[in-house]
Amino acid sequence: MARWILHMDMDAFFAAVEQLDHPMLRGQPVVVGGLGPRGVVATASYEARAFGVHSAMPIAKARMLCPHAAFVPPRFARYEQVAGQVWAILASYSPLVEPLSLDEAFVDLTGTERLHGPAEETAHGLHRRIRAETGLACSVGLAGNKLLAKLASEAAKPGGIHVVHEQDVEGFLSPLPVGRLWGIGPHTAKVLAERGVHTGGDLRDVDASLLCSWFGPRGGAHLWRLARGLDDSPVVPAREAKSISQEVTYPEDLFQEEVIAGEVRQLAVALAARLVEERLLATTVRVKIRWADFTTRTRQVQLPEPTDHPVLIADEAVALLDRGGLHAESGVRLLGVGLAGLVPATFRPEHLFAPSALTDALREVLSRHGPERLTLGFPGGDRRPS
DNA sequence: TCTGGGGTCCTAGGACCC
DNA sequence: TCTGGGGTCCTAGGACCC
Repeated sequence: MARWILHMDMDAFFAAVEQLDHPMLRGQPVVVGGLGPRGVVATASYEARAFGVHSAMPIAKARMLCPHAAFVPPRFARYEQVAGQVWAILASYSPLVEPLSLDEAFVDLTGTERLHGPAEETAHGLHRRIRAETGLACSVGLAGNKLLAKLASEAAKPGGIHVVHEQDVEGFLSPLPVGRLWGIGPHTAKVLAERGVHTGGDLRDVDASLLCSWFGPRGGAHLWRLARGLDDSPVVPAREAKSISQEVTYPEDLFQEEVIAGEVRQLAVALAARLVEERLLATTVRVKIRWADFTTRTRQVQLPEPTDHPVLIADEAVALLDRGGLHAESGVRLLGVGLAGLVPATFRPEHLFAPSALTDALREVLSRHGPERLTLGFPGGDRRPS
């Protein structure tokens, strides 16, 4: 059966929420991002984009391009609250809603016609309701699969609705630069450009066998389908997280090994707290280090048993730093800790730390004070990034 | 103007086992 | 005597997304 998939993308979401909450900012260039010396732009309002400011740009450059913009730090708790309103609206049209991030989601409208009318009318109604109930603009794409719906919402920006019918697919994809296709990033776009492939139409003209010789059997097959707008992946609500991580870029490079170890412990404990909060255990511990010259290394280890024990996790993370020569050969600009192999805490191996007193204490502290207040007594562990 | 933080998925190579 | 090939698990790195 033919499907109708809708993709909803909030326009300049973080910046739009700031303009909603602070009327003074409406109609003005707004840049949301980390304000430190190494911050980057998370979202720029359309007024700021007119000056060339865009996501992932260093804040320092944004300040040069648009010095009179309002530069504001992100308020994620507030954005989550607004996103919750939006999800509720989407959920009223279909049980199959798949959030991709805080500000965009797929909705499977297949088979909802009897309840809500034709998909195209539903798209208009949903678009209107989001505007009316949140005060924020969104863009909506509607097509026969996720890939095309996503590209359609891109084409609808800002604030519009774009429908791609089956007979229009080729005409829709042909003129698009390949880098705009979902899944083709800067690297793949460059490789394609070197071979004379610049647009969706160019890509469609390349033989499957040639694509496979360039990108391997899987990569080639994926690009071949991409060029034809083929995608049968389902809309999957509420995926379980497979890993969690926390990393910090420091305003100034770190040099002292005790300080570095202390920071890694701090990150590890914060993650252990998240495990406890979400009642999960982890079996893999990872550390990440990035030196001043931006070279980046990761090390990981499997634990013999899944755990949420903060001291155990912190010890493993620090041990990983020591292994494989991850020492401060020059300044360290970023440290990260990650946990994977997540399983529900109900799988806790009984013979190990039988629901430990520490975990109970941690849960107690978290429920009373939240994770911000959590610091264990490690040497140097009370230093927090400023 | 040096380049965030949170994720997912894929690949390649080595260890290990049969 | 020193050689095969498949399967699986693990690690490190990288592409990509928002």
